[in-house]
Amino acid sequence: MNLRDLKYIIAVAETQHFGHAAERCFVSQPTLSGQIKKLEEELGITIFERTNRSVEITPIGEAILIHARQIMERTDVIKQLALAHQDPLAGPLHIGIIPTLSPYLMPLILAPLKAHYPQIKLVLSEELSDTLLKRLHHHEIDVALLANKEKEAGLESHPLFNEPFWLACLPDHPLNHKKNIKAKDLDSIDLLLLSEGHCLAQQAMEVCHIKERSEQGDMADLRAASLETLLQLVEAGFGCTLVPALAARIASAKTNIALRPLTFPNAHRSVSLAYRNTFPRKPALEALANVIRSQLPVDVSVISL
Amino acid sequence: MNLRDLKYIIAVAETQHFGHAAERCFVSQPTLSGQIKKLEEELGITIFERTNRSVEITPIGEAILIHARQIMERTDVIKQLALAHQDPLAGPLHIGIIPTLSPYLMPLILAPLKAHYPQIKLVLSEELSDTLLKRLHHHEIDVALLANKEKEAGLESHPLFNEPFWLACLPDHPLNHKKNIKAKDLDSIDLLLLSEGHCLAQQAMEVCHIKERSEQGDMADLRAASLETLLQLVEAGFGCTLVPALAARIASAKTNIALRPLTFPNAHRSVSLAYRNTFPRKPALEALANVIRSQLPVDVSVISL
DNA sequence: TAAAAATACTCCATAGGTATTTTAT
DNA sequence: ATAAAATACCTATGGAGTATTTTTA
Repeated sequence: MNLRDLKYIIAVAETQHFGHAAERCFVSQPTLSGQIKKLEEELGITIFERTNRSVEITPIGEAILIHARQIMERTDVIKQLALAHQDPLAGPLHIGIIPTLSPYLMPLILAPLKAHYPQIKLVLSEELSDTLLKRLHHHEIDVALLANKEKEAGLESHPLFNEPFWLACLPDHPLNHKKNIKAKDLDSIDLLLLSEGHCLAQQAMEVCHIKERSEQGDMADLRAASLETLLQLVEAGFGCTLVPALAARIASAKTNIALRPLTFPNAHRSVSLAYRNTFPRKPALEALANVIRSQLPVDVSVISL
Repeated sequence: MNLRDLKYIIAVAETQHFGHAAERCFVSQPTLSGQIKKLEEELGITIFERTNRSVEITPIGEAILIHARQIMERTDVIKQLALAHQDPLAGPLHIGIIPTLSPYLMPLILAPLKAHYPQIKLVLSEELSDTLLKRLHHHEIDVALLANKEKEAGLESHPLFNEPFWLACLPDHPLNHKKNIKAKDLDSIDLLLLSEGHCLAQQAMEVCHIKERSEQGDMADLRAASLETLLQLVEAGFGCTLVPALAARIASAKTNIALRPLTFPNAHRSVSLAYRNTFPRKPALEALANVIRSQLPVDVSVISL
């Protein structure tokens, strides 16, 4: 049996004429006759009772026809589904994004993305880098927005921009009065960190040349679960911290703490899109990347490829 | 697209492994890979996202898979239907039978038919010969039990038996006292007939050498709609009539009229099975014919082929 | 006699095979 | 290094064609 055969019997049933059915199927009459005969032999039944003046479907043929029609309808559904998904922007794009980026980047890009690609549907997840990478591998998300991630087996990544760090401290902190904050100034300051798992914690330690915070004892247990909490701790006088530029833009307006840009080399993290190298809808990622690049504020440097 | 292709994608989706899927489908891995690739190209989408360590179905692939499974289920249904109907006795046999035969023949054969072929289902129609022939041509019935029918275009017929006629008259009728009723004795008797359309009416006229009853006037309008009515008319003294043997057997026990067998040549009608020569379930007709022949009483002569 | 299905045959597209390569872990 | 999918290339089945025959109304 065969989809072609089913198309043939439907055509014969509807035209009651092998020649006309063959025409409708764009094949010759002997071809169609031969296939139907073969199908009847394969099934061991007679589907059409025919003379050279009449073609009539048998009761068992009628029963089969019902299913044949259903089958052909479903093949059409498959073709329609496929057609609708030939556009890589069709179907929801599952995006994972780290918590230190999501609340500050997503508001910038959602509206322009909608404007440029009205048909795109997003499903967002906000999770730690490791979780996002696992979910990428498990096909639970299609793309992850991560910071400072090395290339990983099975994944490709696409650099988006460098996001400078800003120092967040109390307004009366000595560093707030320095004209130019240098790399050395940050060595062994009282740095407050996000909790384990946030890549920003590791990145801040690296910029401040701190090796293993947990081994130092006392402060090791004071870790904030979010950037918002971290800034509250700074405001309460527990120490300083580093804040990525996109978050700093928002925080500067909402808090009473001083925020100073760090301009020396390596005082930034690089944000990239990561995705499985087998992911079939790369044009959708390209679209996403372009919108992100176009919406960045001036103090965040786009990485050109 | 192709039923084979759908089988392949179902196998890959279930095994998550091209090699195992190929094995399950009894083809080589390159064959299966090639077909799936072709299908993906034809549909313009990616069904499986694959590395050499993992195979994962895409969301659109998942959507297609649902329909593919439904399609494969329906092809199984078609095969099952066909298998169940490979027995020619499967499915109802639609039998048409003339009214002068039905009430007397059917009781003889129904039980034995059920005994020999328990699976057979019958659908009976009792109608005049012309109607039965039309319904045969229209595929509304599969076989007709008729009397004295010539071969007709598109139909085959299968002689079953010769059914002698009996003379039905009042007990005091002169012919009831004759030892041997001869052909000539029936010339111009007061013959009562069934209504127009009953083949028995024509047959009786022929046996009695009556050409065109309707031209004779007076008696022409007195026609009975059934054999039962006809016998009532005889009993009421309106005339004689000819009764076929199977009916005579029953009538002789139920009425007060004399019934005398006619033994001279041509004093019988021949009953046959008629069916479209394209009818595909001839073995079922053979079975029916055999049961009928085996159940006939001794005074009805089976026609051997 | 004419119309239609069946048959006979030839051809070629493609599903399928084996051997090998590529790729990613 | 290994496992698995992809590629290359060959083979052969079977679907499609044309020409013709058979059938039957």
